[in-house]
Formats: sequence, structure tokens, C-alpha cells
Amino acid sequence: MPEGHTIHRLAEDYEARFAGGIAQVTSPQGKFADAAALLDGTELDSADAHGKHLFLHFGAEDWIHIHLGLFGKVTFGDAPAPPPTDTVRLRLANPTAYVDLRGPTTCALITDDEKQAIHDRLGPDPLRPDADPSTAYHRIARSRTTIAALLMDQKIIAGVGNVYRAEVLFRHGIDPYRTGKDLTRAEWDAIWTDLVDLMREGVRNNRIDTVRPEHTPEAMARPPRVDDHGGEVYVYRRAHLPCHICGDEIRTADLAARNLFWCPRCQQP
DNA sequence: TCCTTATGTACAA
DNA sequence: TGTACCTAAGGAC
Repeated sequence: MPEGHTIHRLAEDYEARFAGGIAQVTSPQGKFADAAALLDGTELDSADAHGKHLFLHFGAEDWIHIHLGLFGKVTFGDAPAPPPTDTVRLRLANPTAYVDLRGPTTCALITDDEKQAIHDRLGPDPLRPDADPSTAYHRIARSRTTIAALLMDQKIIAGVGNVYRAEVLFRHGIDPYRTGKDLTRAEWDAIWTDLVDLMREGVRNNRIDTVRPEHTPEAMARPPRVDDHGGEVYVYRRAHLPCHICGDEIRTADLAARNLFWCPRCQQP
């Protein structure tokens, strides 16, 4: 599930359940055991998210840096915590709740400076209040790379993943193979504004829904989705199915080792 | 029970 | 461009 909205939601949920209190910190799987021992019994004071990176603040200088990658998952539950399975990389537990982290690409103890270096190499995040879309457009407008690839480049814009990429391009009728150079400022501003709205709703609902009210299954008297990615979408993982709007077959292609989905009629070059 | 796939990224060649 | 890494679910047998 991990696109930016997931990570921001996790930051909220970690804070809601653990901030301001002492936590038991363990690493049943073992790879984070040394750091867990250092943090065990200390207080989590805040959580932060930038793009797909999650940061948990313990004490004055220590942060746990978490990146879920493709497989990472986080599970919250109420106390008492069940015995952890042997894939739990990090468990926090307090008298009322526990949270398990499994399969992350990254789970490491870092300093303030190291955290800052991560912020510095990430592009603006539509979910962060300090984000400036014009810095992203500046790079896009000079690039001969496809807009589909640019949207996935975390240095350009942080937090967009394969689902939001496919869906936002569909919502704006933009062919994924158009280059950054061809994108107007107005088009970019519209994409950005839309991403802010979509991703905020993603945080709220903890899932990605991109279908406008007038195109929902109920509104169009069509069958509801069968996909299990967790939300209602126009094109993501709908290869060879009819487009909700024009009925043409949704296309798919490999682009930079990821699956791209788009409607060739609704998204003209 | 095995194989494929996945909302991601980093590094080698 | 290809491959490695981490995990779990779903589908094919």
C-alpha cells in the first residue's frame, strides 16, 4: 500500500498511539535489535513524513528512519500485544497499544543531520505545508523525460507512486509519454492541486480513491471494482478493461520497470 | 505447494 | 537496463 498518503497516515497513527509516552522497543526479527535496545524504554515525541519516508523521533537527536519499499507493512493493534512473528523488524508497545513493522526496505537509526540530508534530496511533497510546486515545475520544464517517469522521480516530487501517477494523468487527460518540456505551467499547477486534494483524502481514508462522484459505480450503474488494491480508480491495474468514461480498452506498458496504465482515447498526446 | 505479483528503491554494469 | 532486497497474498497445480 505504500504511497505518500500511507506514510503520512502512519505518522499520524504512530503519534496518536505512542507520542508522549514510554515505549517498549524490540526487534523480534533481529535486524534492528541493537538500535531497539538503545531506544527501549525511552519516549517517542513525534513522527514526521516526507514523501514515502517516515521518521520517528526519540529523545533529542535520534530518529528511526523507515522506508517501506514495495513490501513493507505496518500493523497497529490494542494491548495486549500478541507474541510477535519472526518477521517483525520493529515493535513498539505501551500499556494500551502496539505496532509492528514488517519487511521495510529501510529501518535505521539516524541523526538530525542525516534526516535533513534526506529532506534535501527529496522534491516537494503535496502533503507537506512547506511544499513549493514551482521547484518541481522548474525541473520538469527542462526535461525530455516522459511525464510518467518524472512523476515517479522522488527528487522531482515526493510521495507520488504508481497509483497516483496513473490516476492523476488520467484525470487531466494527459498522455503519459508526453515529455516534461511539453507540459505547460497551467497543466502542472492543475496536476499539483489535484494531487494535494487526492492525497489528503488518501490520508483521511487510508486508501486511494480517484473516481469523481459522477463516475462512481452507483452513478454510472456499472459493476463495482474487483481489484484489491484498496480504492476506486480509473486506470490503475485495469488493463484491457473498458475505460469508465469512453469505453475504450485501458492500455498497459512497461515503463522504467513499472506498470503503466492509461486510456489511449481520454489521454491524447 | 509452488509460482507470480505488488502501491519501491539502490546499485552494478 | 538488469538485478537484488524485503514479505505476503492470490492463483495455478
